[in-house]
Amino acid sequence: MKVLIVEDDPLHRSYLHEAVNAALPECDTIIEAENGTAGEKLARDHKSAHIVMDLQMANRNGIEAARTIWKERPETRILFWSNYSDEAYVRGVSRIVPDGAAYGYVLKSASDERLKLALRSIFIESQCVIDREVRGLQQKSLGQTNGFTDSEYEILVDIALGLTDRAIAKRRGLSLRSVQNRLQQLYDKLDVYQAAGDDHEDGRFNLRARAVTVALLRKLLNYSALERAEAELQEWLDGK
Amino acid sequence: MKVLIVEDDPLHRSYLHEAVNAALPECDTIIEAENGTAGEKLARDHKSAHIVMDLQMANRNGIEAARTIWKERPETRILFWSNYSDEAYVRGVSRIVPDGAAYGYVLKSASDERLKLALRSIFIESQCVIDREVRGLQQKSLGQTNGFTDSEYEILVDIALGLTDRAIAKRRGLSLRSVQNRLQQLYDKLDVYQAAGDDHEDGRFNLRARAVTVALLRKLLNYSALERAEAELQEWLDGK
DNA sequence: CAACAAGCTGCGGGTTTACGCAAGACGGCG
DNA sequence: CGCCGTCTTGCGTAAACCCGCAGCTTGTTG
Repeated sequence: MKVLIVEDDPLHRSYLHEAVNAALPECDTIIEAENGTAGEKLARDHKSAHIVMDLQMANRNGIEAARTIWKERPETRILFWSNYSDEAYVRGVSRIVPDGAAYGYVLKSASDERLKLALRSIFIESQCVIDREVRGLQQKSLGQTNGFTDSEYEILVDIALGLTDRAIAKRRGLSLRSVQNRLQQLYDKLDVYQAAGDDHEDGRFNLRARAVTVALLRKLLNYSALERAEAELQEWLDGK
Repeated sequence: MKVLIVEDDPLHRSYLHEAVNAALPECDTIIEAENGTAGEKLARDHKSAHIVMDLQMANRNGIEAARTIWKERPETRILFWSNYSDEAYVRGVSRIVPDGAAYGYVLKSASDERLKLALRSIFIESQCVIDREVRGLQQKSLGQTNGFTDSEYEILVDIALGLTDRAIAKRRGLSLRSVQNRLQQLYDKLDVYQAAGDDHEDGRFNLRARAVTVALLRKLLNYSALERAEAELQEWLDGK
C-alpha cells in the first residue's frame, strides 16, 4: 500500500509521515509533495489511491488538486487535513467529491489518535470520516436553516468578483431583475442593513460591498474560494 | 534572559522552542502562549522583553497583540515569524512598530540558520532583521513607485468595509467629491478597467467591488487587515 | 382541479456611483 | 514673486443600483 502526502509545511509534512507510519503498518511506501501541482503529478504517475493533503497551499490549493485527481480517478481516497473549517472550504470540498467516494476532513487541531483513526477508517475501511465541527457546517449549508442556497452563494461569489448586475444576468442566464431579487435575498440573509435607521442618513452602507466583507468575516468566502472563482470567471470571459 | 513564544500551531511552537534553545544559550526560561490574548497577558505578567510570535492566529492576531504590548512597553523586542509576506501584513507591522524599536520579520520558509541568526541579532544585538522578501515589499509600499499612498490604502479599506461615499467623507473629514477622486485614483492604480472596451457593454465590472477583490487577490488586503479595520469601524460608529 | 408558495420578469422611480470640467488652495522652486 | 503640480471642492450627467408593485410560470399539495 502506498500513501501520498501533499502538504506545504515541512513540519506538518513530517508529522504526517510519522502518523501514517504509525497508523498504517500495511503501508510500505510514502511519497510526498509540497504543493498541489506536484501532488497532482505524483498522483497520476504513481496511480496512488490513498492521499492525505492540506487544503491551503500556496501554489495550487487542495481543492483544485483534489478536483483534477478525482476527475481522472474517482475512486481515489483523499483525507483532507486542514487548519480551518471555513464554510468556504467545506462547501468547496462538498462540491467536488464524486458520488460514493470515500474521503475525510480532519482538522489539524485534532488529536493524534483521531488522525490515526481517520487514516485507518478511510484507507482501510473505505469509510468517510468528517470532523464533527465540519459536519455541523455541512449540515447547515445543505439544510436551508440559516444556511445559504446555492443560488445565493452563487450570486455572492458574482458580486465578490465585482461583476455588474447586467454581467451577472448574462453569465447566469437571468434577467436583470432576477439578479437583483437574488441580491436582495442575499442582503437579507447576511443582515447587512445594520445601522441604517440610526438617525436618518448617518452610517449607511454600500450593500453590495458590505455583503462581500460580511461574508468574508463570516468565512463564507475566503481567499481560496475567491481565487477559484476568479479563475472560473476568466475562463468564462475567454469563452466569450 | 527570558523568551516568550506566541504561536498557535503546536508543531511550530515546539520547533521554535528548540530553535531558541539552540540559538540562545543565555536564555534560561522559555514561556509559551498559544494565542494573542494569552501572549499579551504573559508579556505583561513577566515583563518579558524578548518575544517571538506568529502573525496569523485565530484568537487575536499577532499585529493586535504586538500593538498593545508595544504600547505598554515600547522597548520590547519582537520577532515576527510568519508564513506569509502579504503586503497587508507588512504594512500592518510597519504601522505599529515604535520609533527605534528592534524587531524582526522572518518567514517560516527560512532556514534554521536564518532563524537562529535573526534570534541572536534581535535579542542580543538589538538589531532589526527583516526578511529580504519582506523588505522588498516595504520599500515598494513606502516609496511611491507602483505602491500605494496611505490615502489610497485608507480609501481602499473604507470601501472594503462597505461604506458609502458619503459615510467615508464624514469619517475622513472630506467632501463627497474628494472621496470620489481618491476612488478614481485607486481604480487607476489597481487597474480595474480591464475588459471594458471589449465589445460595447459585455463584461463591465462594478469598480467598487472589483477593486476590493483585486486588492485581496494581490494580498494588499487580507482577512486579518479586514478584521482590524472592521473593529476600528465599529469603534468609530460607537463614538458616533 | 383549485389553491398556494416560490421564483422569474417588466415597469417605474428614488439614490448612489463614476467621472468630466473648472475654479480655488497650498506648497515648492527657480 | 510668479509658475507649476498636487489636492480639494462644487456642478452636472449618464449609468448603475436598490427596491416596491404586479403579472406569469412552475411545482406542490389538499
